[in-house]
Amino acid sequence: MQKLEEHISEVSFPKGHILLRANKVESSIYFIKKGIARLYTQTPDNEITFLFCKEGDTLMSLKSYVTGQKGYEDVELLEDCELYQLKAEVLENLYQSDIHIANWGRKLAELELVKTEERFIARQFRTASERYHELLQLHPDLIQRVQLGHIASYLGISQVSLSRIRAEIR
Amino acid sequence: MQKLEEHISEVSFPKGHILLRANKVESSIYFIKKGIARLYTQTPDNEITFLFCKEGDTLMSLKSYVTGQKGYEDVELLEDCELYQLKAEVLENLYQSDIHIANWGRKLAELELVKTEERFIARQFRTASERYHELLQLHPDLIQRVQLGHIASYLGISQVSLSRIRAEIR
DNA sequence: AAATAAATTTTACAAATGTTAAAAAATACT
DNA sequence: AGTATTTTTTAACATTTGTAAAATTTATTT
Repeated sequence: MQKLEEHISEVSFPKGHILLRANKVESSIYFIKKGIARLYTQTPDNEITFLFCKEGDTLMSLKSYVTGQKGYEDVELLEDCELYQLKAEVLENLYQSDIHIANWGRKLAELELVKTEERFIARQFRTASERYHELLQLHPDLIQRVQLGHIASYLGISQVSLSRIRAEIR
Repeated sequence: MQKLEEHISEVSFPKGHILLRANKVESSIYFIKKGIARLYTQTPDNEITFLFCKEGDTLMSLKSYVTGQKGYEDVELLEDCELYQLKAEVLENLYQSDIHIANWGRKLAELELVKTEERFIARQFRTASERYHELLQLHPDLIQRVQLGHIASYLGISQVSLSRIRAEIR
């Protein structure tokens, strides 16, 4: 960890800033100290928000980081953000020279993988309503901090559907 | 690779064999030499197939492998299978002692992660029909080798819906 | 080959979700 | 405070997908 910290710098960006761009090879990964961001892909007729990252999360263009190819997502900061920045190139060198860091990076990827697979499965056998209520349980702050259009996209439903779901209870 | 091979053994199981069990800590990971398997989770009213693994793929209970906790999936072999087996415990030791293997394991997880995320996003902005035709393009053999009930589950739709989609073209 | 079982398709209807447009509410700006 | 802008909700209708049951096809067994 100490060895990693030597190569990490701290950066800040205002709300609305586009941190990462689709179709670009991104050269850094970030750890969020403060703030929240959304990752989304552009499609012909709209945009799909597929992930939110907040305090404690790792933020990167996954495909870019893993394959060195162009990523498919834009990243927009939804609040003023304070981030820890680590250059991908530096990290790659550390992986090759330090076995502890290599295993840290492995664990990082593995844990993300479990999270993503679990979310994928949940999508397959929960109704939209169940997914909304689960999100409400696990990340109640998200619904406060992020506008509902993005939440709806994240849940894979239209904003109208989300409104209906929210109206059910009251 | 050579160092890995020393610890790998070859095993065979017949069609229908349940290779991995949900709610069990699984002690091995497998690489498929020949055959095909489906990973699925049991739910109160049915089962959800969320992944197929075939020749060249890595097969494991992901959560078990990563966290050492109970997994959530059963794995059924859909054909007679020949597998390479590697004990998780042995692998873990190799990770700690050999930086090349640690980075190989990291790459393994990272590439799976990109695949899973891309599939997750595709699920979010493609219609069921598009997903079926994409599967047909990318893995035409799957539709031949796996019964359609499982394919439907994998695509996240009912078997009736899948039948409708297949009927459209003809 | 006939009988049985399993898998797939079809049908009819119900429920969920999407689309478009408008209204209402909340937020930001001057 | 008042106006403009953005976000959220509501309404009406169209489309998609699901469920259950029957019909058909395919595979398996005797």
